Amino acid sequence: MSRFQDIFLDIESDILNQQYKAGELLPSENQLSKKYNVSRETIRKALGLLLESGYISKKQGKGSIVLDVKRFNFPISGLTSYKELQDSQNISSETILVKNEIITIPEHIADFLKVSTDTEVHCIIRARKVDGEVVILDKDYLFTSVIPDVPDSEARHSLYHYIENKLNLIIGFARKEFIVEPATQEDRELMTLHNDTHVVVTRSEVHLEDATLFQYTESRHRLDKFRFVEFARRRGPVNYT
Amino acid sequence: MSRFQDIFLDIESDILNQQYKAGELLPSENQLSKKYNVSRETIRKALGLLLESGYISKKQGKGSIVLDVKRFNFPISGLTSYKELQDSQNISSETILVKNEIITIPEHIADFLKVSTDTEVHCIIRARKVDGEVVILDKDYLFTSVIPDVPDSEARHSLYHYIENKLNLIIGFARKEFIVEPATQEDRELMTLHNDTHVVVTRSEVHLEDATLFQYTESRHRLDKFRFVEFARRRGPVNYT
DNA sequence: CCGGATTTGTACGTATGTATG
DNA sequence: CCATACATACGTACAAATCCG
Repeated sequence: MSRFQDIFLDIESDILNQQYKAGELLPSENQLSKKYNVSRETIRKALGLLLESGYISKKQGKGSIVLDVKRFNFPISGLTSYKELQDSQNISSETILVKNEIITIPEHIADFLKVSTDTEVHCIIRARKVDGEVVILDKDYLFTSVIPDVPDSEARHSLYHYIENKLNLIIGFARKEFIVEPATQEDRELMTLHNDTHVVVTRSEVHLEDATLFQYTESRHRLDKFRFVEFARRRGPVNYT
Repeated sequence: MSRFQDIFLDIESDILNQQYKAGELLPSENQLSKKYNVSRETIRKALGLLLESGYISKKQGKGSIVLDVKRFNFPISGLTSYKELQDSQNISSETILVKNEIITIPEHIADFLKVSTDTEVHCIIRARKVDGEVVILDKDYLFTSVIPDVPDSEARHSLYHYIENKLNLIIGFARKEFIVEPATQEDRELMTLHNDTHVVVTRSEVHLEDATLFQYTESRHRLDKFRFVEFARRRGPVNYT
């Protein structure tokens, strides 16, 4: 682990332990560089991580203000798997493996991803049960060209864990979309939907670090169990085309 | 504007113009530093912005891969106002100013924000009409202690523009939450809801750079008109508490 | 209102480590 | 094993914003 990441973790825990309290300023970058015996640039990288993670806000000429973590830091943003979320929030739940087989990619997904219609994928469907009710349905399609094999045991555990720790592939980035759609027949069969007419659907295409596409995911949530929180920094008026 | 931001914009336009094509590698950091006559650190900062914005993916020992912008770069993420979104997507629409007056903060919001119940705020309600139907209802509450005055003309235009360009305040960060809720009586009165029973609600608390809270916003969307897209980078298994 | 001290922002140059091919 | 490319780290200098006397 690099020096600036260590320092990030150290200051993070100081903030969580209230050694540095919300509303106060952190020691200056020069003071911190003395404390940790590193150059100012290294401190600045650590502070950059704290900034991104929503722990501090910096202001030129003034200093780094510690934010109220309890208030802001519930980012369910970023590339987060269900398993990780569950672990981080101590939610007790159960995963039911509905399906795990190799198929040729469904046409509507091939179109969406702009890949050949005869691409081979693992089709993995998992139902997530909380308090006795199935509230999330995860449908994953993994390219066999990148991931040759997915054991049932791993599918029941965590796909990301399997990919990163067992296969040693590095996940790079994803494009993610959230919309609300009418519930399908499949939703009604596999989930506990009561009288809901709609579900929240998140679709993502996930890529490795070298930009190769390897996974398409559709996660279908019951309306009342869906919540998405993010911490956003302002970067000036939008330039996105 | 700083050097690395200039370079970011320059490379960005080269990517958009396909001078650098998707799937190819950018010139190395050393080559770029020669091209722009700056140090490698400056190039690295520019590449950092490209990375965050989803234009490239970097890999140690290999280089910086140009991503397919047309495919990934629709991030409606970050602190983006309706007006900015509309402009960036060339959506023709109309804003109806329903209300703009000073009130004491509603109790449920005071509780949510943990501020005193006698705080004074501007209450601004705007209905967003697209193709003749009101599909979004924006409810903004701005602290009078920070924003003394909000002219109707500015409310009809863009609040962020007013705050940043006219008042010269710097918006820092926000905590944002998305959930689906049953439609209220007010929703039904002000929006074109057909037979919808629910709406998507985004709530945010917006802060200035020095961390002072100055705005609470609730944006209520008709289900079929809501879509949220984000570009996410993997940062390793979640550490969020 | 001004000047000086402090603090963050930007930039440069150098050196070394690590991954890729 | 080597060349190349990105990652980390150090040190220096100056600019810009803030604060205070």
